[in-house]
Amino acid sequence: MECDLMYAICKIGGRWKLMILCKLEKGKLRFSEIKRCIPEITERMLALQLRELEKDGLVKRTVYAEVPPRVDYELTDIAIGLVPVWRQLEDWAVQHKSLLQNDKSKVHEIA
Amino acid sequence: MECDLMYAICKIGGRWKLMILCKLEKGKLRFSEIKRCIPEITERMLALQLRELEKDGLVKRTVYAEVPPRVDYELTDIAIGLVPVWRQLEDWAVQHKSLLQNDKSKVHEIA
DNA sequence: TGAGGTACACACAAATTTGTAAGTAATGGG
DNA sequence: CCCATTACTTACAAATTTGTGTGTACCTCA
Repeated sequence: MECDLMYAICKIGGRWKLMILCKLEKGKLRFSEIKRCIPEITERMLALQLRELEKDGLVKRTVYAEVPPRVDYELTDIAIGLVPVWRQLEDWAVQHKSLLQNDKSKVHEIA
Repeated sequence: MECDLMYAICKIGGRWKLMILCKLEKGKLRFSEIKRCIPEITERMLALQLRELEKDGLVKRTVYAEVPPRVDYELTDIAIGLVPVWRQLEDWAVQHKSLLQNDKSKVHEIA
């Protein structure tokens, strides 16, 4: 079956999932901290995506019995295996952007 | 700006995009050939995703003046830069699957 | 007494993505 | 004359994803 790729895409294909995971790369973060790292995401989306990531074994959730509540999230071992993926994607994005830049300057020259 | 990752996700985050790209890794394919490689995709979706990939410079479309029409698609240089990404995702998927397998067998033992 | 902080859940609405079915253009073959 | 082939397009419907706004529990500190 060639579907390994599809399988992976299902796990991390959510709009925010890789983003969330990569914010956790440097260590545990609480809900509100992740939120602050990714201002465009709504609380609802963050909660939903975190729940899926947890279900799929990509993040570990820890609840502390405190008031006000405290919860933190961290990468699991298998999620750490994805670090090279977002690294490469970031590098690739930079390349792609600079390519567009060049195309634009060319157009500019000609026009 | 940390948004390189988001940028990349926008380009390849479509449900079928990476899948389509990876089918093109071995060389040009025509529309119907891609379709045959990915039976779950509808023609409409394939057409839409291909158009976006083309717009973003990830595939090159070539139309031949024949009847019935012939069109083929191939990876651009920048898209080739994504090869390691799907390679890693495939490997990762295999790991993730076998992890689930282990968890299941454990549950089975205990239960 | 009452406001404040945290990590959500919930109902509802809006937006985006996807599927379905049918149609098109052009030409070669029966 | 009609059908088959290919790579789509278009209109419409259904499904999925997201956003918005409000609510909640619980304790602490002023």
